[in-house]
Amino acid sequence: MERYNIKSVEKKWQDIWSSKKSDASTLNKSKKKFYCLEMFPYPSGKIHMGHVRNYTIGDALARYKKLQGFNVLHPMGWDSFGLPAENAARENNLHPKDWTKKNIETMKKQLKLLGLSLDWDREISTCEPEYYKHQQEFFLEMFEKKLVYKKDTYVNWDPAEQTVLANEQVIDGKGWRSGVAVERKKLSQWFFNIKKFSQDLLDELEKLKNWPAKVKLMQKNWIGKSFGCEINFQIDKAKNEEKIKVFTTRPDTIFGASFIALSIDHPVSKNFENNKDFIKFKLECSKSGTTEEALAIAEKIGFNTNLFVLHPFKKNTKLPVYIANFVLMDYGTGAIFGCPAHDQRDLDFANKYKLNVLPVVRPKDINPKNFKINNEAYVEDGILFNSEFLNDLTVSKAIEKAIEIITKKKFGEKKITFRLKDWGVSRQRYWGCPIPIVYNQKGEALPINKKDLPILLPEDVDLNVKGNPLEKHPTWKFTKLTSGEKVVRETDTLDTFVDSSWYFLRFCSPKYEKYGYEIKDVNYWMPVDQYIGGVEHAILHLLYSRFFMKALAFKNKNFNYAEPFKSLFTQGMVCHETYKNEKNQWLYPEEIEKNSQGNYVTKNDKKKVLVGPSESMSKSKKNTVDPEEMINMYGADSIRWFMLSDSPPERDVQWSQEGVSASFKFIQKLWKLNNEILSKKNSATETEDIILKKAVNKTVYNVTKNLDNFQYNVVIANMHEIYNLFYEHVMNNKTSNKTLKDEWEKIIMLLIPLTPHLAHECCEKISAKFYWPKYNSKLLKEENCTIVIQVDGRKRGSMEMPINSPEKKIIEKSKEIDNVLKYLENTKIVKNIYIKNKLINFITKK
RNA sequence: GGGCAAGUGGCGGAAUUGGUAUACGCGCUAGUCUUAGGAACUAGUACCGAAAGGUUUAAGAGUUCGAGUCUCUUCUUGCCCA
Repeated sequence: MERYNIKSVEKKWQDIWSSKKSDASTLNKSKKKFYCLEMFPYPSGKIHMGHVRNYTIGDALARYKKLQGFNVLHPMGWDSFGLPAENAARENNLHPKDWTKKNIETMKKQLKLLGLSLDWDREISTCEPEYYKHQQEFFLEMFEKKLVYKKDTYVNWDPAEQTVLANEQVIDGKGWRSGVAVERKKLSQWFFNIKKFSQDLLDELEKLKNWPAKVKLMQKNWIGKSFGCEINFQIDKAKNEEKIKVFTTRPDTIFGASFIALSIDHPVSKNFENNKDFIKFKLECSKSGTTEEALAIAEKIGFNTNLFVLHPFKKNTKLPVYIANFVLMDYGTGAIFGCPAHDQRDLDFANKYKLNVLPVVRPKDINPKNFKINNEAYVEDGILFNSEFLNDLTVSKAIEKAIEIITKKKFGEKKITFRLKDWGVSRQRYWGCPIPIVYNQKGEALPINKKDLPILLPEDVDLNVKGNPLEKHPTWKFTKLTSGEKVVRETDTLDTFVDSSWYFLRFCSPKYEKYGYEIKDVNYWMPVDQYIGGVEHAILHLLYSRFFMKALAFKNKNFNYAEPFKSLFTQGMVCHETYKNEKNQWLYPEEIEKNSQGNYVTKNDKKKVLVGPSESMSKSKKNTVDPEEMINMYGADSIRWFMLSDSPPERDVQWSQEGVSASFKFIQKLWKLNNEILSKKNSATETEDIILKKAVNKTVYNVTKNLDNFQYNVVIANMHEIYNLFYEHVMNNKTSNKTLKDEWEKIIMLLIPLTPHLAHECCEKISAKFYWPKYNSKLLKEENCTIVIQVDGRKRGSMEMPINSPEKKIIEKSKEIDNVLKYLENTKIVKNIYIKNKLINFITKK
């Protein structure tokens, strides 16, 4: 028998697909489109199993939709700007551009080995000027539309490296490379005004029916809409009725207020710029990180301004004003009133500075006299007291009432705020998209003329300098306007999240030179019908992409797309067991083997191996498996099959050698059975063969349904089952050969999305055209069904009955079963419950 | 600390959405054949029991004729936010 030679067959088909460009898609209005997109990779070196899983799921879907007659767009590209290229460049003395290019070549080759149905004619790479020049144009348009602006903000500053660090580069408050304590430093940075669209971004979440609820919830929390109230506090003894505007979500606790806390950046704090103590205080604050979490953990400290404000309701009460490290300027008004009894941070602060703690909310069933606050703030719901007109109200009622009175007395007003902050896009890095801005002598930011785009990155750059390489470049930043005026270029580059916020649009018109997209292409292909990627991008990337669409549509009649991704699917991670040797060092899976007793030992010296829990694959734990090696050993189809078989796609999957090996064996079995069936001669007479026909029909139904629901692991089970049936029929000659061949052809078609190489090879042998089999709903109906017989809700027997048998007959027949009779003896049947074609339940009484 | 998931054999998991729990695969056990192999094939495999039969979906309660599925409490794990 002809052996299935994976290597040659897979290579053969990959070459055919590549030379025929069988996956290239063109705009065709007569066909229904389907835009299938997987999150494009960062070219870090080689593909990893996470990519394999992501792209296998996407490819199965793309091929399935193609078979169903859709005009499928299934592109791939590279998210190729980013910090690792600079790090690698320093380590290997290789230019980021060359390093990136080399990685793209390797990874592209690897992706091709997987047999993915990608339209490589549409390949894009975000680090190419052909891509980023359009991004620079978008930036200028957003500048015109006032969706981008500059402001001072804090960054994580590594004093040793003289550079800004991303939050993830700060480990335990120290720079990841230098190990030196990170400082908070103020820098002027570019921001996208994403906050402007907070409400839209929130509202439109509702419309995204095919997004995981989990992702929508995470975005909702991130946007963080909160209802509250602004209250103006009059400063005591101020010359011109100066007020401090405070935001709170708990106006009900106003009578418990004992101090006011301002952000360091609050306008009022400007008055203390020359105060020695304040400077010292500021320095102290700069030592902690900039994240909300870092601020939450940091000790609450304050600077006493010796100012007081008047309590709006308590006539003779004055509240001290502090500048505190736990109040953020970006949230609300940059000022709060502290109510220590009902907020933990306020309580910590009050205890430290010996401020008054007056509880105003008490638990329902507790006597106010017995209710005391010590070291724990009371934040639960309850009943108001010590609060004049709010007394005896619940918290939510008191909030309403407080806002009502505050508004009426003109002390303030109802206010909605969002947690979402504007998107800081400045990065003090070399390997990113240059920001198309110059500064004149006065320091004013001027947009570049569109016709002067792209602003190219200089190639001769020294990455070993401390600080921003673009800024340190000897000549690049110095340029002239057409008027001859000397100006200096912006040396910050754009956050790489910007690059990935519109790449899905570029895929529609990848070669269009005049603009980032061509509207006729976008009109046809957008939105993305199915987006597939890791849940780790659930917030930022997806939110930024959604924002970008809104920013492009803002003041733009031609572009009216609200949401980029119609459906979203987030796949789980690929996990693997972890191994350590006796010295507690991590070991790669290929460094170990099983000994004769079935225990893991090291390959070199046969020492004991400690097997750890299965965790998401990572280089640091050495629990990785190289996809290319696996493809070499088992073939792409086996890897694809395994990736889909073991776990539901949204859950983590555990990589196992046995599992892949089983997939490999099954593919060989399919091939053998295929040959077995093809070699059979058609017999003269034909029988009904209804069993096989029905089973195949059911399989077509199930596979279609399960593919639609992303239950790929169940699809694999369906295929196993139908294989087992075919095998039995072939071995026992149960079915006429013609039926066998006709039905088998459908199974091959079902295999195309799963194991494309094998399926194409089988198709070629029977010279069948590709199609997606249709199921016959009449054939789905069974003639017989199994009726379960219960007595008092417990199963006591079952029997085969013709479908839709009358209840009377079922009762009669079921009473003929011994085990049922046994339980019916000496009892009276009170009633029976009959579920048609399913079960009969006798309820008895002794 | 808050929110959201999830918990089913030795393992990954399935269950027409309230109606036969454990499909399919891995692993394991026994056997057949063999160039004695980490191949292929056959049979078995939730648990207890010799069997008849009984028990079982993290634990406990509830609703129901009937609960893996719905409700409540507790425990455990994972993710996100603080």
